[in-house]
Amino acid sequence: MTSIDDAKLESINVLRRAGIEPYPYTYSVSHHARAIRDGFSELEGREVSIAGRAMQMRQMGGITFIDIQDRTGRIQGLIRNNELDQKSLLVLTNSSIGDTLGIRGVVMKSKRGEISVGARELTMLSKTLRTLPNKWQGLTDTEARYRSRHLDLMMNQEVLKTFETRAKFMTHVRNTLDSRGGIEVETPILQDLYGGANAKPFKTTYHTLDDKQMFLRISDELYLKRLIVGGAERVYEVSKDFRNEDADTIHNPEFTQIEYYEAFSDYETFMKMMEEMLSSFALKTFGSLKVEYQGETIDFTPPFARMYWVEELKKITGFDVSSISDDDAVSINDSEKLGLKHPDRYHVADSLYDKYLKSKTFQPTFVMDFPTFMCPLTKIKRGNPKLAERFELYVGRMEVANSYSELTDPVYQRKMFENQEAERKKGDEDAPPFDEDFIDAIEYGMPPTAGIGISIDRPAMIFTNQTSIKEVILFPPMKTLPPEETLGKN
RNA sequence: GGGCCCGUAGCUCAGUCCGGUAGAGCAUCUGGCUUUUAACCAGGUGGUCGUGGGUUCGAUUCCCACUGGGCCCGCCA
Repeated sequence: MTSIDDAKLESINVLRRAGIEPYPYTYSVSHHARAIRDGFSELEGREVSIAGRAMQMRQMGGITFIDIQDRTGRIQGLIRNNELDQKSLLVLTNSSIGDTLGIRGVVMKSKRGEISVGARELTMLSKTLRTLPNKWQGLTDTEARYRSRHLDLMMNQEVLKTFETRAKFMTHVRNTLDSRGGIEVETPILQDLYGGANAKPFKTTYHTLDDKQMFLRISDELYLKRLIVGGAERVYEVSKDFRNEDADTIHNPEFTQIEYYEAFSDYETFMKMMEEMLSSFALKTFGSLKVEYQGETIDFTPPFARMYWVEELKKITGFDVSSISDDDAVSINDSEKLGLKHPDRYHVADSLYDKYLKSKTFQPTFVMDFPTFMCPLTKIKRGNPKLAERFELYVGRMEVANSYSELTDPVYQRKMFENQEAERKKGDEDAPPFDEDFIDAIEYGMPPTAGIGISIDRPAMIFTNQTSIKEVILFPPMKTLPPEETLGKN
């Protein structure tokens, strides 16, 4: 039943009896695999030490070939028994695929031309007790990969690359904001009141404050704006947000976005910023402004398209969603067969966009200007009071950023919160509660400000050519397995 | 919430249609082999067939329920 191998346990005993610790403290690594491959001409004949996991072994009697994998790739160790000391020989006879080994030796080529490290010394760095997945199919079962990410990483090295690219994107966004003078801050994840978005929160309690009801944040917007009121001028936060909703290929209940607020700017500023940020990342990472995604090409060459979606929708459907009432919404829900549970104007407008326009946003597209009733935190559009100055940036038909000219009028803001509160009482569970503290803050006066939330997960999908958000989240949430089946763990 | 597909050895899979209590490769163990790279050759170990129930003389196989996963649709930013 157990997949722990008795023979491997016995190897540990054999090594310890000979005074060799199978779980030592350190090892001095001089080169990674890729460095030896890339620098072979200079390194040939020189002594190096490498360390990594033994992924394959080919034993031929007096000679053994071991493929050592470190985070840069694999390199072959070439081990001749008659060139090893006693300790190394004992390590060799007690090693198996999956062990972490250190090899000190000379850079050389084998007779077949494979760049190798000709071993002088072999060191056990960590004896595995488990059996690795087989060497040619590897680990492919999606569930097993997500539940055992350690195995996934060792068997599928491109997974590490995916997360490296994700990290590079995050760094790139940070660099962009730092270069604009943004201060990186941290605001509460555990909040008394949630807001800044429409979503169901996770509820929790804080024991030492009389079991106070608290919420995991759905957004950090209202906190960052308090900092703008305070005079910070430019602030951003890498924000893990939590929304108590179903997961699918582009939604995860916890997700990462970077929110940035910039005083004295409006949403036009951020359209330029996003064009520059995404195009420079594509260029830096792929050497091109054109990125392959799922067999199609996304062109990040600025300027990005602008879709004035309310107008577009009017052309297609005849409805001006910026002027409809909730009663209109009910009849549109029927005539357009939207099938909404709560067919108010907010959800109907949103749903019409999804139905008719979302498919046209494969190339980077700013979806411009939303009806005011969809934007409780946004200034009205200059020249059209039915609209708000807000854009959502779509790439690959996914929303990757959401930005607006922030509402700074405290009296109007209070009215918008009151409207939301009314929606809430009508049964819209996603409408956030009234936040008197926030109103109090902006009553002191908030400068003109542009705000933006930049998704990390979805751009990571695009830049790593993935179709599921779970592929860019190291440990996606999974249901708990019944006690008996723990996927290879018993 | 609806539809489709899937769960058999550590991993990747066959077997299920047409019921007779399981098979391959890799890994692992034993032996052989001093330039292999999916090394090779010979032999061995390893499975309450996702869980529970039903039908049956007999169920991995048929039926029902449950459970976990994937994809699509719906809902949700």
